[in-house]
Amino acid sequence: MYITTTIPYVNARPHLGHALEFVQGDVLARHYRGRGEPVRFQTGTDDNSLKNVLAAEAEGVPVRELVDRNAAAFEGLRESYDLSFDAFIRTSRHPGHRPGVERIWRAIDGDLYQRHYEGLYCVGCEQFYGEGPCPEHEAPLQHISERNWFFRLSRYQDALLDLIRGGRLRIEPAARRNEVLAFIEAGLADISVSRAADRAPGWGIPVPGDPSQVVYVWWDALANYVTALDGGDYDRWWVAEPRKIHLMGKGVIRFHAVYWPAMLLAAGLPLPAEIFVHDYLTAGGRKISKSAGTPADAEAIARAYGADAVRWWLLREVPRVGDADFTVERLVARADEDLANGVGNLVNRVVTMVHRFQDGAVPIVAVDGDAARGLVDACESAPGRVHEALEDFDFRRAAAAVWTIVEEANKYVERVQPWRQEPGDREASLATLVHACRALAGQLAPFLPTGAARVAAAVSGERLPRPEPLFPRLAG
RNA sequence: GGGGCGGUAGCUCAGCCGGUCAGAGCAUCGGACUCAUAAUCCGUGGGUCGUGGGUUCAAGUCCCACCCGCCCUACCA
Repeated sequence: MYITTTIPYVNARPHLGHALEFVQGDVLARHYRGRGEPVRFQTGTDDNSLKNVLAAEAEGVPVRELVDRNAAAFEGLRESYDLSFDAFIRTSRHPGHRPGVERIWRAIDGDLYQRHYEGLYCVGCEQFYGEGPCPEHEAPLQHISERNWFFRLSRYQDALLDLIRGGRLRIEPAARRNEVLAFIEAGLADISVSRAADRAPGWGIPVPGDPSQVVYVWWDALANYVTALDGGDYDRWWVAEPRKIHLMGKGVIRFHAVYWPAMLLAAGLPLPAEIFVHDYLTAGGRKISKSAGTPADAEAIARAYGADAVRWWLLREVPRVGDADFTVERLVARADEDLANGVGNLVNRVVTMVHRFQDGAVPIVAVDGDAARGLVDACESAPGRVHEALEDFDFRRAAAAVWTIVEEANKYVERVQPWRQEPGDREASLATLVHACRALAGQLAPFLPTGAARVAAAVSGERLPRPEPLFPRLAG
């Protein structure tokens, strides 16, 4: 399974919205690895965007410097969010990227032609609009008149429709799929795939054979999914691998579900198999905007509340469809409720009882009496339910499935009340509970890598370590 | 302008092809328990399921119109 996130442009530091996509990809990667499936999880940065040039100018620093600094911040999320990506590609640094882009450009040569173009352009979006101001950046548009290279996107309309309708290219959620189909059915016009080089001196990838132009940044950035694969990796992950999954935000579906497949079709390359589109995060009811500063700095939030808490919020609280509003209050409430009072407290009470009644020795007898039915069922069915939910890219449902183990375990404790049981029965109850905690640790692993490891450590071995709080409360 | 998605208890939301679908969690209130991170467990609260029509024996659940929020897309006067 080849899982990719989009590669954000690096005109600013990463915000929580980026973290959402990375964490979703990470959960998928860890989940499938856990099932023994070969996985390549890849992310990176789009260094070649004109927006990076503008940001550098605004800040008065060299583009290289700004790009390197911000790209490092993105890569740093690996630590602060416990991400397990196998590759981090930077379009301006990866040796294979530029040659790869040039190769693809030449491969689609037959579908390229030059044309004079005039229109209103938003540098922020790197896109033309009918009139201003730009809806995304609320900035005035520039009148651009230049000669560009165009791609015969119009030729691929039917092929794209077949691809998506036939399910060879799966787009989730279905609403997004319909959106894409509607867009294509409305008719595809050829698109400009190059920009005048002098607008970004020295930045971007020159068009092969035409140094006056640089490759349109989207053409450049999309190629990363393929150019990041060096040597045998290309055959392994792009040719032989059936499950190639692109994760992205709703704002860039068109590029991934229309331009990118068409580009590959033209170049005669294999196509991606699945596209999952997430919606946006808002912060305190307001749009998170890089250009307006970083009101939701990803790293700062993780540092303040911990990767486990933030990951859990992103996975447990963000719906599959619809924007979600992030507030510190919600983060803290969810973490305390589920992690501290739920998982942490459960493990703590179980381990404490093992110490109090068994002197720390893990009982080996586990009897599945009727009282344990609900708990045993939860443990046994969790893997299947998690898998099913993740196949649907429904992270919230997957997290909820894991949660049922905690819920059932607590109910079980109340039902049997180990502290009142005869030693023999109690031993069986505690064995069942320790077993449940181990199952919980296993199921939690893709969601909370370090937290799950702490749970596992707390309930592993024949003699359990002294109990200590695994997930301290965040609120007072 | 075209297309799409939402509008369900105070809050966040589940409700697939119509008939125990009027629900869950949190919050509130009451109770239980003491193994545990002032935790946990049990019970409780009555919301015209955006508005108005329609189809049907039966509609949050289908159809039409409208209102509100949002998204994608396009701008012909």
